[in-house]
Amino acid sequence: MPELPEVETIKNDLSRLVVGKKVLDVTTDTAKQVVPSLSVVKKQIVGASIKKIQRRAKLLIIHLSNGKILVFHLKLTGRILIRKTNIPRDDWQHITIFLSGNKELRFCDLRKFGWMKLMKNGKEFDSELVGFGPEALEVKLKGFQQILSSTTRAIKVLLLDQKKIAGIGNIYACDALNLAKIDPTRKSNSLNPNEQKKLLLSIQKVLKAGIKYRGASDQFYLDALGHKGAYQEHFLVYARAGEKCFNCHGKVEKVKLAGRGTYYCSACQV
DNA sequence: AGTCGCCTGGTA
DNA sequence: TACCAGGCGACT
Repeated sequence: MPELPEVETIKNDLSRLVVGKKVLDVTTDTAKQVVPSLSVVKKQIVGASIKKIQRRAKLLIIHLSNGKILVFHLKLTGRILIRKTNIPRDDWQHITIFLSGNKELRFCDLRKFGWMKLMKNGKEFDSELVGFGPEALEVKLKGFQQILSSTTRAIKVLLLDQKKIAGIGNIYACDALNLAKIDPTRKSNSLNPNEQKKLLLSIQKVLKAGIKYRGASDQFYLDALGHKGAYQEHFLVYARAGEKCFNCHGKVEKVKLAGRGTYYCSACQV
């Protein structure tokens, strides 16, 4: 569920809420979501304090004072909530990290696809991140053009490939392609320089809008305090099948592309 | 490139 | 009842 803007919002929230807090205990009721295991994680992080929060791609990363690093992937339905200990359990709460100051970091996940991994040291951490492409908000035009011309895959499929470019998910891929007026099924290497540039600008524009509105909560996403984001009120095409395209007078259509729901306007996206 | 699996829920 | 869901890795 959470893509770059949602994880970025949580990262910013956590930086405010839990940096400096000490880890007191860790529990889970879904052992498989904790890697390598609850007992190892507990042994390695209890007593350490939270030093810094980071995001890379769609990963949320917590650096601890003893050099250990916790990496979270929220997949489709993960949430990270910071609650006072006296607040009743949250829905689908599966991992709890008890913190000093009577706070808890709660990892909640309806579909249980998400995970939390402990990295013993910087080396292990680096190897976890090595496969990702450049950050979508940081990649330069030249690098982006190289990524595009490296393949004949459909452009939308490429944008979702974290190994090529990191942070974009289905919502922002659909909206960016609409803003750039590019057909999602176009071959990546068929874009001309003008289209390449327009696409990169559009990607960065919709991601920044996502961050500005604190993420898209049309389905499941909540920020670290349990509040909804508002980007769903600003979707360009995502989840708007049958409605009017904002670029032109066309109608937003929904098709399947590489198994994923894809929203676009066939009138102006060419 | 396409399909399946991991899981659970909401909606047609 | 069937299908859909913002991710992603393994498999063919």
